[in-house]
Amino acid sequence: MASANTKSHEIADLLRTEILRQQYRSGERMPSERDLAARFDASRGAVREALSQLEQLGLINTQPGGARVRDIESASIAILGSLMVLHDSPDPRLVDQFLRTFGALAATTAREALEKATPEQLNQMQKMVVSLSNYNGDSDSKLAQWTEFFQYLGSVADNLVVRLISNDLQAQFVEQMATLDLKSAPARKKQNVNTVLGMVRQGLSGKDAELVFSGVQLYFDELRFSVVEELEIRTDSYQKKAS
Amino acid sequence: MASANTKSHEIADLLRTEILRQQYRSGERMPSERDLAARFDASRGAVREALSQLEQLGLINTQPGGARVRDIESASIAILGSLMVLHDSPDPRLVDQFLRTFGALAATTAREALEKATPEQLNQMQKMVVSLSNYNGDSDSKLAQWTEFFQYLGSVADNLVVRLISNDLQAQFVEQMATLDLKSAPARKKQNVNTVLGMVRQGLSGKDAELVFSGVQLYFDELRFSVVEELEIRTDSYQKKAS
DNA sequence: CCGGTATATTTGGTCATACCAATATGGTCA
DNA sequence: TGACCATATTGGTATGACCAAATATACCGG
Repeated sequence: MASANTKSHEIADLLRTEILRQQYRSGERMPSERDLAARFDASRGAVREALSQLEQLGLINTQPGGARVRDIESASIAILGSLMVLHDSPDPRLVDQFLRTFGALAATTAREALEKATPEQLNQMQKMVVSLSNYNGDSDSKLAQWTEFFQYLGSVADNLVVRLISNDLQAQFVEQMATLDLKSAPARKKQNVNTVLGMVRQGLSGKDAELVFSGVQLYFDELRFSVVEELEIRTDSYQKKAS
Repeated sequence: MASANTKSHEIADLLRTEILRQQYRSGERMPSERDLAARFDASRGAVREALSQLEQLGLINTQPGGARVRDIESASIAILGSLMVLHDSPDPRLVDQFLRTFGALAATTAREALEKATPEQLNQMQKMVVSLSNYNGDSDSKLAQWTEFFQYLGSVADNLVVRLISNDLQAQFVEQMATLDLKSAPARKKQNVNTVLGMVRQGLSGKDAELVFSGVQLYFDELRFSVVEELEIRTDSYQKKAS
């Protein structure tokens, strides 16, 4: 999944996965660069480039005497994508946390966007929401449509901080969700989604920033409930298979 | 400011600053590794390690033929700290965006924390807020106290995503704010801060998550207004000096 | 037997040189 | 003018070497 056209990236990917899977205890020393080079049949230079990436991710500390694995809590947000794809089915708890967080960001972004939007941008936003309401295709392209909508909100809000965070969060999450092939939300949830869309639409036409804020917030709550529920069922069935 | 004990980190810091200051246009080719090695009087290996860090930050793309500078919009959130310290006085617009974003995160974190908190944790949170209300020391240690409070909220909420984001946002921002030596908020604002604190305190004692959510949100709004106002005054006076 | 010190070893940080494959460049030809 | 090809440049990797910092080990004295 991750980028791996060069050997150093390959090594970095492997080591990153191993660290995130906690195959090295926190604080423990990593194998020496020379050992790693031998293991991967690579030069020390390639290994060092890989390690320098891991250090940038906050996963390890390097100093003469040996590189040490850091606590995952002190890592960079850039590892979140990798955390999602660690196992076949992502950790429901992690997805829950992600959607809470991303929902909060999307909601404030929507509010900021509405405050700053020009009439033309407002019109565009309304068109996108209407399109979302009428759409009846597969859930994949619907997800893509939502993504497009939020990206547009981000560009209107013109908030660099939000966009930088989104870079690290959104791409890999959406990608991972797509591979899951989640059934579209059950019928009883569809009602809720339509309600939420109505709130957003109404907020847009009335330039009511708080209404849009709440609408987006609620949308993510709905999404979170259904996705996490589905994931928990899968995790359970996996556990059954294993036992 | 940034880490620079080794030569490769020094090079990375310099190049990162140059890129963020837009001394290379986006899409343009970076100098070749051999040229950079000559410029920094370093080996190509050291330069390559530096470049591999910049690539991890999303600042450049490397491929045979030449490394190219990427659009800052596609960078990682990890560059935010560096962006803050690019100039003597940080960009008010950036600080505004940061505080909007961090405020949203802190507010949801507070809500989540309140929902999950054990009675002991709730008690601890109340004690911290009371301490904040009574405190009358310098603004530096007050900022530290707030930071401590939000970190505690993060640990109670037990949301890894939020904590990872905070790692990349909070440390460098707080550090930068401390160097600014901002006067404590004007008297007319103090009233507002006390109101906000009252909301949070009341929300904590009544286990009213929404009240705490709004309180934290408002606190960051107040902080944002006063800090950005102060920063804009500074920026203006700088411009006057320059003219 | 234990604790501290001096020595030997390991390890990261850096450098120099070399080769290959992918890309970019410049010129040629249609 | 535009498509094509030879050449120079550039990143990716490997090997071998040296230094300084940190670690591990042996040694010694209590």
